[in-house]
Amino acid sequence: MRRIDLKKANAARSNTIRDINRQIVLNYVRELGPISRAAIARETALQRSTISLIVDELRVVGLIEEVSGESTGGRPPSLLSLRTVDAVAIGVDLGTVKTVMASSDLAGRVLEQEEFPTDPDVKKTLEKIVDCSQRLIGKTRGAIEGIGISVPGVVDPESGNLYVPHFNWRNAPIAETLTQATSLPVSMDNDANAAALAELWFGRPEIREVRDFILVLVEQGVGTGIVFDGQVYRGEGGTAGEFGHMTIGTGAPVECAVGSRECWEAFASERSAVARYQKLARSNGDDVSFSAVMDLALKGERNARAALKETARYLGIGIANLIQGLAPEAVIVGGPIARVWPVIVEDLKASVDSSICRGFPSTPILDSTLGSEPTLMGALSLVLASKFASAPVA
Amino acid sequence: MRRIDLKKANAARSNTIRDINRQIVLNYVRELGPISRAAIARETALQRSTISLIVDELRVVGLIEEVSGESTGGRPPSLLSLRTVDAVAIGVDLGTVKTVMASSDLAGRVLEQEEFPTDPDVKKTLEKIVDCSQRLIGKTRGAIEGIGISVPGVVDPESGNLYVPHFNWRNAPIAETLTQATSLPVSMDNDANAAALAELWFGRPEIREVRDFILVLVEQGVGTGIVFDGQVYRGEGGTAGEFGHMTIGTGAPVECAVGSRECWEAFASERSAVARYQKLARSNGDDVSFSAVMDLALKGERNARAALKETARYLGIGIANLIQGLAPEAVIVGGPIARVWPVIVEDLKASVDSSICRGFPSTPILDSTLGSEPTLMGALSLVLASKFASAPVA
DNA sequence: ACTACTTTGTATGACTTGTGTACAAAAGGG
DNA sequence: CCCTTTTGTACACAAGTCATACAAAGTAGT
Repeated sequence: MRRIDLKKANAARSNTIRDINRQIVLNYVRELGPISRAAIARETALQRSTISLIVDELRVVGLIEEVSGESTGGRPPSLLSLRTVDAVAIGVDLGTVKTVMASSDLAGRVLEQEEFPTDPDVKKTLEKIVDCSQRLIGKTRGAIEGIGISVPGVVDPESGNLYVPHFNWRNAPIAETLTQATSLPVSMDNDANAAALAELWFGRPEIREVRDFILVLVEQGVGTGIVFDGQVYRGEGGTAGEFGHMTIGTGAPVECAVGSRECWEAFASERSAVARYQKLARSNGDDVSFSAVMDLALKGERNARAALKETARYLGIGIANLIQGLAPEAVIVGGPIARVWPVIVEDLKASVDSSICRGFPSTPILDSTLGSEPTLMGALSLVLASKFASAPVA
Repeated sequence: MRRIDLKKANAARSNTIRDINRQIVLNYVRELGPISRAAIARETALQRSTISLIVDELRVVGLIEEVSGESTGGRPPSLLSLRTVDAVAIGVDLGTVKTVMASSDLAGRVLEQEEFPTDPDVKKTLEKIVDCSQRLIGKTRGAIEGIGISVPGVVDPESGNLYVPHFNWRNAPIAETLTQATSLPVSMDNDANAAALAELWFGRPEIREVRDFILVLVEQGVGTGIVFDGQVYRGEGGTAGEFGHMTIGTGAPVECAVGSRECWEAFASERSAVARYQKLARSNGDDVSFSAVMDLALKGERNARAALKETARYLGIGIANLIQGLAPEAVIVGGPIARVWPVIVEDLKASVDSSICRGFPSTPILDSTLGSEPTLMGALSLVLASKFASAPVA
């Protein structure tokens, strides 16, 4: 029951049919590969001859390759899989503390990785990114086809407008400069959206089946990436997912990025957990990093555990609101906090259950399936997903 | 960047191309008609000959018809428009107080309308619906092709499971019975979702351009219909849009359907407004209807106006949360309350502005474009939209 | 009234793509 | 060594759009 957007709709031509089927075949290879032509034909109900023609096209452009397979009683199949000998993408995970960059192959496997502290001066950080990009391009075999950047701020995908509250960067020409320096296409998005994209395309199989989910990214702030119908929802001006500014109470331990003590992120971000720990441990003087608090908690230190558990409780209140309103098939919690998942999971789930108004179907709440750095994978996904995404039709 | 759903994906055949283009042409006629074949060819960049072939198909199945047009300097065009001489759909707006039923043509124009009080006993209400359906089928010219039902509760579009909290109806076989009695396909959905569908397909032109919006339906409770990418989002089990149970404060004037005094709908529903009025007017004894409160307010009665304005303030708090999290292009407020829109609009907008955390783009907040009964139009839309919706591809 | 021009709608062969059938290739099993 | 099974390819046919030509039906100028 989707309404056709007449302004953007493209009528189907003879080659549209091949465009559609090429993407379908490519995705079968990506998700079920190594797989034979005959198996794809059975799954898609296309003829084997048709699959052969499409496979030839995909091999010519270097997206897939053949390996030999074992016979199952007849002629042995030649199995198809993604061609992963070359690097094709560079990802830039621009964080508030450090910036991580990596190159990856088509399947999203990281080949080379570097990192450096993020400089509050945009120009200096941008210089480092350009340098590192060129190093990565030189170091890796294969032609890089694009650069993806994940940033902790708001990005308008249409206009390219950018706002990073933590450094107060506004409309810095990051993408433009990088494009000029490398002559590669650059795409940039909010870190939570990018992480959601990564979970959608490269997450654990149990998540990849899910087409409607919410990723809650806990870092300096709290961001959400909303996936609806297998698509990241960006909203007007790319500002969707700012549920971090949802009011959920009063008297938070820290202020949110805008100075409120009522927002969800003022209750549930890394900064709030650190503040809780400092209050409990009375270590008000010295700066403690969130990473250090997690280390302490994993060693069993009581105050650190209590601070994390309390933070989890507030995470749960916000998650409950999202579950009630959006009924996702799953909620994923990502970011560094995923490292202490066993410490917080019980309190978090209990908080969600008690905050939900009535017997809503219980929604699975999982830790990120991409380790503690889903945003780097997100940056890479910005490039990789575009090669596999379905062509927009009608 | 949509991820292909391999389980549901259908590979494209030769006729897929025609299927796509047929829907595009039909929607041009629907939205821009009366329009000539040549004009559609210019818009779609398809050849005039191709459009002619498609138009022939659409005329044979009775979806469009020809009228003569004026020359603009050359051969006069034969204009195409939707065929609206026949009734094609029946809509059932099952409300907590009354049930309104109507038949409509392809363009959504109501032809015949009836209404009766809703009986708390499902069976009796169902009998009335069956009777009325048969009357409407007999009364109207043309073959009815389906029946749409809008209900104030949760409907799972997959399993058909139903729950109407106001009458405590659970899994009543409404759709099945009606299908058997009329041998017509029956589709049912939540009232807010149906109303959102109606705004999407049959709303004012300024809303029809919008592909991401939220409809807030204020009635006995508060429901939301969420439209993403020109599609109503239903969520897992059809339970999305229950933002009415979002916690926004404490000490609401009434309890929500589940007994909480913290939910949005306990602050912003019709019942809450009536309770506020009764408290202000100290008329605790007699039952006052929301309709009566609105009448008083329109006459200028002070307590009624104050009760509605206070309700609008809480409506605004919830709407602000939705705007921050989902960044819709517009928010539409629908339901009977649209009748007093001039009374409440200022307080509502002021409340939204003050609740929003920072300089988010200001989102238009509009009253329903479908009068005071958007849910009847929603029920009809359940049938009509399926005829115009784009065929799911890839 | 006649001609030139414009615009609309239709007819026809060429091109792309998937289908269905036939066939070759390459293994296992008795 | 022959039969069966499975895989991959080749070729005539059907469906659909494109490009072009052409017919139809007006307006505008002389």
